[in-house]
Amino acid sequence: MSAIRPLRADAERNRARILAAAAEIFAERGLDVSLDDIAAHAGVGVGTVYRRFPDKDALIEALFEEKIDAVVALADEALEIEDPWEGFTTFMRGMCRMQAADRGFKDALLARDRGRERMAAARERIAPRATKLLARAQEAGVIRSDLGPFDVPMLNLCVGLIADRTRDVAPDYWERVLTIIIDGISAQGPTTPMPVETLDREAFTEAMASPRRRRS
Amino acid sequence: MSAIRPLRADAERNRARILAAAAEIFAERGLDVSLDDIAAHAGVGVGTVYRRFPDKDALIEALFEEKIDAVVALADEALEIEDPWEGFTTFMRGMCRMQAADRGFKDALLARDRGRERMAAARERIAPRATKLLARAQEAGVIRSDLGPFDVPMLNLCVGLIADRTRDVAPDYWERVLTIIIDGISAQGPTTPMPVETLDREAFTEAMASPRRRRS
DNA sequence: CCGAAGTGGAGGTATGCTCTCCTCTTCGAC
DNA sequence: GTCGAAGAGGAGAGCATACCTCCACTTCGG
Repeated sequence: MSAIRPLRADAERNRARILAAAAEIFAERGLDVSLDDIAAHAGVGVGTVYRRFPDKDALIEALFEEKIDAVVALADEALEIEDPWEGFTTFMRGMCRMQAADRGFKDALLARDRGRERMAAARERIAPRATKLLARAQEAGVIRSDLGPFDVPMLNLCVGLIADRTRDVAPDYWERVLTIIIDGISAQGPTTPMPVETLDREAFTEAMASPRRRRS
Repeated sequence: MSAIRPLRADAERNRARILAAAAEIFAERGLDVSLDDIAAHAGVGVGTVYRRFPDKDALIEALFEEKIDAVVALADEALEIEDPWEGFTTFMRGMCRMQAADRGFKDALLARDRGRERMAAARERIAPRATKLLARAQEAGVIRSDLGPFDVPMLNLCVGLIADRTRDVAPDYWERVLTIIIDGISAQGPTTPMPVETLDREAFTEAMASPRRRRS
């Protein structure tokens, strides 16, 4: 069944409106908004949304695949910058900017459940590039050598949180926090020795997934 | 009415068990746990909890007043340390440690609604001391001068988030992030100029309160 | 020994979500 | 134009998850 028979013109138009509304609302308010909200914003009924996308996750998937591509592209661009410090900070800054601009994107990277697969796929593409950016900068001696690859996304998380909290009142404020963090990972000044070990892969994965509600 | 007639022995015992259970569960899982959970953990029925505390907020209040006292005490101790750098970092580290050890405490500082009053009262006691700690360190030239008083709790927030996410898999991991942040606010090495202004009081207050769910 | 204090936990009430169902509307091929 | 199929809408079913109440029963202690 179902060769990809083209949609009727009105259906195609509505599909586009749904995607546009979803992109806007997800970006502004994260993935926790209801589909009713999105449908209302798109000017269609919920039924129409569910006719086009089997469930909420499919809608998210349709929107965020290309976001991941953008991250990969960002990493590749950063790798082409010759100066290792510039390369790394460009990547870091770009990641933070994306998360600050799109709260839904940030949520998608952290979600549990089906988001976990999405996340795993994304990480598989991003991690090698990020690791290379970090290693290059560390070999050049511009980033503290005790920083682990899994520390980087944790620092990203920090900036993302601040961006969420200040988005409405000071949309660029996150850049201050990022500035402090970047100065903190630089090897230019003196660095305080790390008091504890970094995360291993398993601990990191667990930490990135949203905390599961514990029963009892 | 109601001179504080002493409770019956069993009632007093249950009250203590409720407080103990609440302290433990709030610390571990934050304020979002249900009173049913706490009652079960205390080995009593929910009805018993509500007989002793008019509502959930009263229970929280009973537990966290003394926590605020502890923060104030921490700040006062830090102010007695002669070295301004030691003083400030002791305070900062202590705050982070408290938040890492007690998720409920962290939530209580951020909650909206009635928590807002609690927060306001807490901040009124803490802010002057924290500001003094920061100013002293900045005058001594050991902390970057472009750091504002409202930046400090934002950085605390970062560490609190990381502590939440890694509590189960690496309970001390937050110390790495704090180390980076402390190095980032130090004036020992070169500092990148801040790209944007800090928050004003109003923006800060709004940012600290949990984001309100927007309607429509 | 018995009245008052205390207890437990099922369930009332509220909220807010995802997704279904079915009637009515609109498109567009012929 | 016609008409069958595709699409649209949105009330509401179903589910989950809280807070808090109510009242028949139990326990304390004077």
